[in-house]
Amino acid sequence: MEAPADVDELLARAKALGGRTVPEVAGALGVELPPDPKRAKGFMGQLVERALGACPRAGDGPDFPELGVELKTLPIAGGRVRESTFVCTAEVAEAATLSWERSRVRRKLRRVLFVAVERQRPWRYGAAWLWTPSPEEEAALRADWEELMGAIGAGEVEAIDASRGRWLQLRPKGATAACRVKAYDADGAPIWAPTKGFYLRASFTRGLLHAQRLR
Amino acid sequence: MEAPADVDELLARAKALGGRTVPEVAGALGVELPPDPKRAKGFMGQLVERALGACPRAGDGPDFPELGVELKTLPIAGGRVRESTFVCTAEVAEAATLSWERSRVRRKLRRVLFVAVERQRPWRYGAAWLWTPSPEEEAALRADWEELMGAIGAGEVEAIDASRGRWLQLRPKGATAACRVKAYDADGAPIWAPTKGFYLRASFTRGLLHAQRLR
DNA sequence: ACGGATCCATCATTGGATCCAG
DNA sequence: CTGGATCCAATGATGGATCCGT
Repeated sequence: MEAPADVDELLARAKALGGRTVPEVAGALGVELPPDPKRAKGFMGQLVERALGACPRAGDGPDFPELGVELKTLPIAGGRVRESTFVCTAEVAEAATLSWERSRVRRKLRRVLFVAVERQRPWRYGAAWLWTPSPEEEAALRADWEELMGAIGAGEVEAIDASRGRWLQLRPKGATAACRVKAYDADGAPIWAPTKGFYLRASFTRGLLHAQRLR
Repeated sequence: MEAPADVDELLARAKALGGRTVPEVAGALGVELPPDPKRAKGFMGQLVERALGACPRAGDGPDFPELGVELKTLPIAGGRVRESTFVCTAEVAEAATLSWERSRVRRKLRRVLFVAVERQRPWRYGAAWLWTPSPEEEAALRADWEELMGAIGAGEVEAIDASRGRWLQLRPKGATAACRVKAYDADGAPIWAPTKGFYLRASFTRGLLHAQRLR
C-alpha cells in the first residue's frame, strides 16, 4: 500500500475500514494473525499502519510524514474507550531544559488520526476521525506536560506516579519495571531513572469519541 | 566459563590456548563453526571472549571489567599481522569538545590482551600477551587522536581519509557506506556524517608483536 | 477502574572484525 | 597493500499498545 496523497485520501481510507473485521483486513494484506493475541499487544496498531499506507520507517517522525499525521488506535468495548493511549516515551534526561514547543508530546499530538477498534470478537474497525487539539485542549495538555516534566527536572522522577496530570499521565514504559534510562537529579548529577511514557487518559479520549459522534 | 580472578589467571588462560586449533576450541565450548567463515567476520573475537571468560555483556566497558583489560585478536599469516585492529567507533558528535583523557580510544587501549591467531588452516591460536602503552606510545596515539578528532570537530569529517594518522587511522564503520551519524559542522550546525571507527594500523601491531617475541 | 507491569517488532548503535578491488 | 566497504551478533531505545492485580 502506497502512502495516501493527501489528508482526504487518508481519512477516506480509514473510514472505509469501518465495519470490516480484523481477520478480514489482515487476510487481505497477507498478514498472519498472531498465535497468542494477548501477547501481541501492538498488533492492531501495526496492522492499521499497513492498511493505511503509513511510512514503514517512521522512527521518530509521524506515521505520515508528508501529511504531518500521527495514527492511533482506540480500543472500544460497550461503546466506551477501554484503555489509555500511549503517546511517546518521556525525554527524561532533558526534562530540565526542554520546552513544550519542542517536546515529543506536542509533535505527536499536533494532528492525530484516531481509528476505533471494537474489541468484541471478531474485532472490527469502527469510526475514524482526525483530531487537532483546540487551543483549550492544547493549553491543558501543556499544563500537564509542564507539571510532569518539571517534576522530573526537579529530580522527583522516582516519586511521580500515574495519578498526576489531568489528561496526560506518566507511566512506566519498557520491557520490565527494571528498565532504566540516564537522567539527572536536581543537582545535575547523573542518575538512572525508571523509563517513563506519556499516556492520554481514557477519560480524555472518551471525550474525543463523544464529540466525534455528535458531529 | 567464569571470569578470571586476576590478570595472571587471564594471561595463563590465554597462553594455554596457544597451539590449539579453532575448531577444537569451539568444539570444547559447544560452539558451532559458522557455515560461511568469510561472512562471520567477528567469530574469532567472540570465540576467544567465551574461551577466556570475558563479560558477555561488556557493552561500552572493557571485556574484563574487574581487571580493566580489553581483548583483541590479531590475525597472523606468514608470521606477520595481516589486518589493522578495530579499536572503537569515533564519537563524531562530540569531536569538538571531547578530551583524550575521556576518549573511548584511550579507555580501550589502557590495557589490552592481544591473542594472535594463525590464519592458515586449520586456524590456530598463537602468542598471547598483555600490552599497556608506554608513555611514548601513548603520546603518539594521543597526537593521532587529537589530529583526527580535531579535523572532525573542524567540520572536515567528509574529507578525512584513512591515510591520515601515524598509528591510528579513521575508516568507515557500519553495515554500509551509507551509514550516517549525527554530527556538527564547523559552525555548530547539525549534519549527518559518515560513521567512522578508529583502527590501529597493522604497522603498529606488527611492532608490538615483534617486541613481544624479543622478550 | 486504573496504576503499574509487561509484551512484541524494528531500527540504530556498538562491538567483534575481515573482505576485496585497484 | 591498504583504503574503503562490508558482514554478523547483541543490546538498547522507541513505537505499537494491552494485560492484570487490587
